[in-house]
Amino acid sequence: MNSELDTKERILATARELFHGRSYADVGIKEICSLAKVQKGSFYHFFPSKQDLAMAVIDNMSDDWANGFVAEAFDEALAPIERLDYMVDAVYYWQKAAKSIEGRMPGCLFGNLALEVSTRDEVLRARLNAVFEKASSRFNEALEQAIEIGDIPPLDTKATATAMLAYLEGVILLAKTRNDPEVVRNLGPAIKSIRIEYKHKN
Amino acid sequence: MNSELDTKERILATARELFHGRSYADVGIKEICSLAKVQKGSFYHFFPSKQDLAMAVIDNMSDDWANGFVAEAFDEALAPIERLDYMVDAVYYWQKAAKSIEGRMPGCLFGNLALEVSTRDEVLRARLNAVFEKASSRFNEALEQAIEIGDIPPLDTKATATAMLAYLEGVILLAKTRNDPEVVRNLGPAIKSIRIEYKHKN
DNA sequence: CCTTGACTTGACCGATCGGTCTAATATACT
DNA sequence: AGTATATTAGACCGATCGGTCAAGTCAAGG
Repeated sequence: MNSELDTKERILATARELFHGRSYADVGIKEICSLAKVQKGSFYHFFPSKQDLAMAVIDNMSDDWANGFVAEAFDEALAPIERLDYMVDAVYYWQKAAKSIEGRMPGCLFGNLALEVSTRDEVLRARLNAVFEKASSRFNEALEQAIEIGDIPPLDTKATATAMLAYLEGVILLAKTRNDPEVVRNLGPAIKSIRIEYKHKN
Repeated sequence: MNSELDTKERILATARELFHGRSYADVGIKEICSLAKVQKGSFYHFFPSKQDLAMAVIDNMSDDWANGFVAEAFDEALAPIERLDYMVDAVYYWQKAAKSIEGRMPGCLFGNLALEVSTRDEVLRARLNAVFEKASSRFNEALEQAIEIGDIPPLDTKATATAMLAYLEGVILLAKTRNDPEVVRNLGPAIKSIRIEYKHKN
């Protein structure tokens, strides 16, 4: 009864962990199954293909993310600008914790997957793009509010929000490549310095 | 005689193209060989392993890059700040051209590889990290000069340089995920707004 | 002319890939 | 109880993976 959920969710959790810690291509169905203690047949009962699994993993992580520390970071109780710092902090502590467990900085699951699969798999690419757009909109809200209360001068909130997300992803990329979460802490706060003005003409 | 160079270089060029356009894991030796019109045995005569090939591809691309438009962008003849815009422009036109040929935005080979392999392959990770550090130092020089001539107020050039590189990589990541080079053009110029001040205390 | 060593050829290797299939089993409804 | 359905088990599939290897081709040097 709930064994269905158990099995499916065990597959999902295992796949998420492995995809995040290594990569999509590098993790096989077999490995996922054996770690999740599930047989191949059961796997393909719940997920028609590896691509479907990836999709589910993206959605699952995206939900957890949105309801987890992103919800905390972008809590309306916090001053808009503080939310940016909170977000950076959250990324830092998360990556640091992950590294201390696994030995390596896993980076951002979405960023990792995006660069790995988006030239090959339109469906996954579109999904990942949607995740980024959703994330960007959180930054956008914060920026709009910051302007409203006069914390920062007006600017192109949409573009700046996307730029901030890009910066965060870039910082994580570099940190992962250096395998050093401190990069996030050192560079992260500069996210607040990014500004894109409204275009006058055009 | 020069057939050796021919063969090796043909392998290198083909591998570079395929790795860039797709991914490391997704491209097999067999495919590289058949596109490069080389036999498996010849391949392994020149490259002991796929990892060695990846290494060579990274070095090769890094050289071309450093001597190509990066050299142009960071030309001392240009005003330091203009170099940043030049760099962004170069990335934009490159990605746009690549997309119009292949249909998809390949992104940055180094960024792609970094996220794909750096949790799995220490050697490649270190090499990619070195490439990033070299790139970062070009930004650093430009910033130092910009400060020297009074174009911008003093700041932590090392940190800011790394942050700018991170931003550029992040912008490319997002653009690739959206499969739209225009993202580079829209967000890219904001690289100039990034600032990291010197730490007063520790 | 003969040897040497770089280079090429392509068959071959075991392992693993994503995915299929049939049969068994557990569960739920009538 | 009987039947339908959901789930599991695990053998099996062809294809492909990175890599090996023995046999040869070929040009340069003695």
